[in-house]
Amino acid sequence: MNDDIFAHLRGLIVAALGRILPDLPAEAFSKVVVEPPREASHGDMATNAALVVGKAAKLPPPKLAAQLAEALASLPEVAEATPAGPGFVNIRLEEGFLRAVVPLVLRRGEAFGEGAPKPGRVNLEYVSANPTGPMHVGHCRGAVVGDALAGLLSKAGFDVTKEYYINDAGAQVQALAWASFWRYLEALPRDAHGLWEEGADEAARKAAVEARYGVQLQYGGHYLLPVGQALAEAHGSALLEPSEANLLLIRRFAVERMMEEIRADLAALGVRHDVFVSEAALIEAGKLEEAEARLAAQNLIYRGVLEPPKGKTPEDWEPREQTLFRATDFGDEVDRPLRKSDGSGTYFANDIANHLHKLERGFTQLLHVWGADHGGYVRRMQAAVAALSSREVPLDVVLAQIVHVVKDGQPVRMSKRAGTYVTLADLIEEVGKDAVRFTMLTRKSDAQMEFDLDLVVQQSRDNPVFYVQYAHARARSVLRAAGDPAASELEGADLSHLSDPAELGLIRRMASWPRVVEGAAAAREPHRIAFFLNDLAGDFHLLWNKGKDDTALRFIQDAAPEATKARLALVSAMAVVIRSGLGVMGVTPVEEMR
RNA sequence: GUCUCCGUAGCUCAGCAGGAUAGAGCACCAGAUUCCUAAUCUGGGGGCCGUGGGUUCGAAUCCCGCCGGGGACACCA
Repeated sequence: MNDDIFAHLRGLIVAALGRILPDLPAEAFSKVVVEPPREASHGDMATNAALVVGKAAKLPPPKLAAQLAEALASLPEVAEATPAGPGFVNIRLEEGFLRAVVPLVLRRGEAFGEGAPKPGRVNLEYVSANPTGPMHVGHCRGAVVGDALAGLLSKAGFDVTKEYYINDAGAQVQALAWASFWRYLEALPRDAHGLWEEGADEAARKAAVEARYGVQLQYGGHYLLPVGQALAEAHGSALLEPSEANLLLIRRFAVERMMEEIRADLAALGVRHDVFVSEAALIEAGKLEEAEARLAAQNLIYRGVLEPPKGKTPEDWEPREQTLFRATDFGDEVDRPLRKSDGSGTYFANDIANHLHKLERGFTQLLHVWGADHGGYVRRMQAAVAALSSREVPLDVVLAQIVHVVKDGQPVRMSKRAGTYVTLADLIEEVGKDAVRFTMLTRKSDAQMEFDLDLVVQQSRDNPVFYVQYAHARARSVLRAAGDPAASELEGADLSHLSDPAELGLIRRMASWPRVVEGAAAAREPHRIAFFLNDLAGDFHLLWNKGKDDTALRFIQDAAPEATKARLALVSAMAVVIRSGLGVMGVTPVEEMR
């Protein structure tokens, strides 16, 4: 049997309907849904089968529902099936069938909930922070959402490659090179260049470099100081002349160091990508020209002048002839420039090369996690991928809204200048990787969220991180007290001892884990996992609390070894499902609190 | 002006590819509890699901208009 008892029942229902209506084609049943009814008193499951099939069968749904209910009632899995409302069938499962979820979970372990392998290969790109400095909290949500989404898709049976695109070409890394050059000069003895007076402060040194070389130093961060030091140690004064070759060397060196830092930040967050793709390497390999040629071959490129943007026109706007891509053929609002008026490639063109590179590696589904400020970029990228793949490979983008960090009820401003620049490393150090990851997933990713530094470390019901971890720790504490019985030993327990509504409720919740995985993966909404775990923890805490009042409901009953064994099986299975869910989220379960 | 996301309880948010009487936590009210199975528990009040239409057996959910809010809008990355 499949892990998912809802899918199992759906199969039985479709089969039963097929016997009642032998002439109906299979696709008539495609909209049949089996789900837990909102109202618990309606039973364990409900199906809309009679409603959605009624029209094709030319039968009034209530009548069909009655027939279906009768057929289902004779199944061994089903205790009771009753037609209801406009054509639903409510199903109450045999308790034995429901309870069988417990040994199933124990047998499958944390693999419980895994979906059947899905065809195709998914490429999921996320983070892709520019290699111009350490990661800050703004990058954090995308990193967590992307990583959890990757975990979720894998769990659901997809073959997922986690990719990081390094923006190591273009103006920003050139600015990084200049800033590194400045820090390099500072690391040398002053008389090596004589650009500033002895004792000149940082602003003066910066101004001297800007004046001497006619550049603007955009990156002033102190994180470049060690880069300058290392350059001075490795090359002495050999790089004093900022020639093209020297700047290239410095750029590569700085990018490498920044990527090391970013990888360290990601590792601290528990994020590991499978592949790092370099923009500069793609350009060197000629991917840009290749992509352009592909588009040109389809007559999708032309020289043209774009209209001024609607609304407020920029003051310096002037018509310019550029190389344009016919994005409008693929649903975009305007055609998009591939080359600037000076003939150099746009970022968009490079990104097309990036996507061509993905397609060439055989991915059949492309996914991105982007910040919401990139929302306007989605259409054109989808247009490009559609053009390059003959509309066969879909590109989907999950947008992550901004996170406001709050402490003591006050927003924590992100300002490099004011020195309140919150790096990802700072955040992780303050509250821990697991709290960061879990909390980032307690909101839908396209909704703005507040990250309350005080709340995430609070040990109370209000803090879902704590609440879920606490449930696991409690379960583990019970199992330890019982001598940590092996799963194989618990599988044989006589589960008929589990009859309290709270116990059965917990089993029902666990039973829904596979369909939560399936649904969340299909919707690309990893936050659903966090909500599920919160609910599961709630069910477990409820049972625990009943045991506080009524000692007969406690898990360990010295006088009743069989009942104890059954309950330990339940507790153990619950802990397995929590671990399974936390595993998807990349959060480490705790054995005990503190 | 165009595109896009959003509008659900006093607050913060869920609502699972259209389903039955719309949920949770906080806050509020009422009880219980000081027990290491610790870091509370049980119950209760509270909603024109922004608004007006449409689609259909059925809409918080899908479509259109309006109102209100966030974000993005030539050659930046």
